[in-house]
Amino acid sequence: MPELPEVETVKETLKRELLGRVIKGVRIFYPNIIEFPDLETFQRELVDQEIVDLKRRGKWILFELEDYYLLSHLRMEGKYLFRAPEDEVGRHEHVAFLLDDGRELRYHDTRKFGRMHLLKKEELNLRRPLNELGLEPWDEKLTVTYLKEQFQNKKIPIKTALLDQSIIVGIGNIYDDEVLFMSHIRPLTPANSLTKRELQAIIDNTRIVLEKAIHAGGTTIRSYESSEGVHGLFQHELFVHGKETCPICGHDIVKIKVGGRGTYYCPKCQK
DNA sequence: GTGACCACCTGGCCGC
DNA sequence: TGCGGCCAGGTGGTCA
Repeated sequence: MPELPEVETVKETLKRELLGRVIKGVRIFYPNIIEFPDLETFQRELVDQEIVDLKRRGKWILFELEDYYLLSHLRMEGKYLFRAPEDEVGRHEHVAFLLDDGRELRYHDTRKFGRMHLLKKEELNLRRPLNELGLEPWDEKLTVTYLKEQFQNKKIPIKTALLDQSIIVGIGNIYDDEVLFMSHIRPLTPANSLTKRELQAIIDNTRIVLEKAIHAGGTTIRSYESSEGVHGLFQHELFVHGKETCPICGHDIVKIKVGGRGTYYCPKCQK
């Protein structure tokens, strides 16, 4: 399940392969992946566009083209693979981009949850999905004051609030648990009841956890791997998510459901 | 405006 | 062995 560090890893891996490449054709095998615009426009407008850069915003990968941005969200299990055009199209390969070097970049997604948008460059920050995103974890505007304001009317559990991409982008279910563990905060604590000290801890630990995870190449829990099939190593450094015993105090880790998500915490370390 | 719930999907796992 | 049911979870839509 790609979160910000996994997306960053995929983006960097793809960047090494794709800079300067020109898209010569697009094949779509599962139309629902393409959210905007219509299929015909998507296929037509991508042809002869050079890939000039790859960026990331939250969990979105941005393929910067000459006239457009191709946005790709991997959701749960999306990944990119390079294949020869004549290779058989796999059951879970849903979109294929023919490149000018003869290879084909294929979007593979077992559960078909991933989505793509093709936006004109000037529209990028004016419409969904990017105009609805909150701050990047390293944005200097991410402060205690900002979180206080965002959370002031939110009685929802802090676990749920941190998953809200309109406040902070990039945190998913795994790193959410880790950030709250490091901050000694229970997941069910109402977001609007947190102290300034706790909010600062969340900001600091979000940055620490995500930076460490990026450095480790992301987390491999179930099916995530980068475009070259490289598995992340951060799962070896997780404190609570998917664990049975607290690595700090030895207490049993408790698993509950918060907002429908499997949530792990240590009842002794997180008060 | 807020929050709860559901749909989208398929593979893996478990119990029978 | 085979089958049915449940679970995993990021996001958008709907409804109260």
